[in-house]
Amino acid sequence: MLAMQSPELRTPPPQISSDIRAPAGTLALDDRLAQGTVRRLEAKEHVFCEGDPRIHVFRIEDGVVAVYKTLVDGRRQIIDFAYPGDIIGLGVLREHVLSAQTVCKAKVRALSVATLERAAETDANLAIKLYKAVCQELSATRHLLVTVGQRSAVERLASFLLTLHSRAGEQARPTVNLAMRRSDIADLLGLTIETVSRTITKLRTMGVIDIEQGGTTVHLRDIPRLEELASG
Amino acid sequence: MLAMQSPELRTPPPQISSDIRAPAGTLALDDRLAQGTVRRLEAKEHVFCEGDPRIHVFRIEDGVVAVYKTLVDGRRQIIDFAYPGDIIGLGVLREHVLSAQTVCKAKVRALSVATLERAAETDANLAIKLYKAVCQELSATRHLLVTVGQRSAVERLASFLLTLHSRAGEQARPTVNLAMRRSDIADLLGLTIETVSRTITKLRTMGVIDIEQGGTTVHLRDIPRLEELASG
DNA sequence: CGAATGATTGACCCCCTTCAAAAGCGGTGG
DNA sequence: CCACCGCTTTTGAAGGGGGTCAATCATTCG
Repeated sequence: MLAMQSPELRTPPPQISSDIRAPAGTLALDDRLAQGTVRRLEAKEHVFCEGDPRIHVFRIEDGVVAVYKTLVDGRRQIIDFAYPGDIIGLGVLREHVLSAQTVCKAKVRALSVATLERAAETDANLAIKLYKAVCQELSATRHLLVTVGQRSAVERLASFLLTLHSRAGEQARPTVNLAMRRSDIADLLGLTIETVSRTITKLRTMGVIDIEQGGTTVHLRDIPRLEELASG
Repeated sequence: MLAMQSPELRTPPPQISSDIRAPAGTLALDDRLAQGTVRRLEAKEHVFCEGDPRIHVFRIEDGVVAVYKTLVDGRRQIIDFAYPGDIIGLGVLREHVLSAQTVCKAKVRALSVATLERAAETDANLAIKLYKAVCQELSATRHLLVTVGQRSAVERLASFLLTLHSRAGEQARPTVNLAMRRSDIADLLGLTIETVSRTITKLRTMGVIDIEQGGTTVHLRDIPRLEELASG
């Protein structure tokens, strides 16, 4: 226990709340979001923080954003990594209950919550898109919960790499780009950086993955084996 | 690792999918659900199983239902305990991705998914109720994820007891009824039955809780202390 | 009462954490 | 170009929290 990594870089307070992911094909939502303005963010900048008024939701246009919750003593649980196309900040409360911070340089598009909510009140189609988006997010969160609650370190890493592979585009090539630091992976999986590092090394030794240049690019050499290791 | 408790009692296949919780005040939803038929279930009966066609959603009328996911090797992660008023089985897929099993005798009301979806297509108000219900569920799942990913056994149990106290009615009296077995608590919190048992004993020894008759009724003797122990 | 199921308690062990140090990896400037 | 600095990752050694195995106790039900 105690993964404790610093949130750092408390940047100007952008907005919007809880969060959700948009599945492919949410045209109505996409249309609405196309109207928002785009913000360019440096690595480790905050998109929004817990407690901020929820004024916008954001669609990731480029880069990766970590959505997380911190405990009073600094321990941090990353809830999700949001990739291009994903939407963060959805919810029902007036304030954000989570924080969101870029993992690397990123672009996000902001859409007014007030506008979105007003539109959804009369547009059942839009409301359903929102509903499905949250269902998607819920499904992903449950998957992570199962991983963190039941799996060993090797299983967690295997599961994480496979999830990243299917989420972050590039399904064609068996390659995954680890834009995030080890500390981010650790805080997602409920492990420590040391255990993450050791476990990645172990997977490399076992021959299921290969690491490239500074450990940011991972080649999945044996995906079936990786799926076995993830155990379900 | 390896909590592994048997799902048991594979009962006649009722229906409906993913799942969600209804916040107080979802009148449209409540109205619709009032039309469904009520099923009476014994303890440990299944409401639905992973893979079942998603034909109904269920509102808990009485009792407690465990919503869970099992891994191939039998390990089990309980995602949520559903209490009266909660709705389970919401989702976007045609099949259930989770299983739901009663923890004790229970009554659930079934509502047709087809009917609900058709109604939501034209009724923006209903669609929004669904949206808010899933947001609520998402929020609860995230809270559990933080608990399982970051907290120690004592912190998990303290958090669990407090959550139960605020969820399962009875906020007036500092009393919690543990309708579920130790194995259910263990599979919710990512611990083993032995650790759950030992930790409850420890909390009792510390004087923060009291146990009654067969360990099913828990008195929260020092709630502020319990909140400290839950650490956030 | 005896069988079955669940809860508690004990003893031991292992996986992961903790603490610590070394090694990479960029960037910057002399 | 390379030395130096900050940050991250890797690796090592030691310890602990919770898991595993197993026995005892409690409760329920036939």
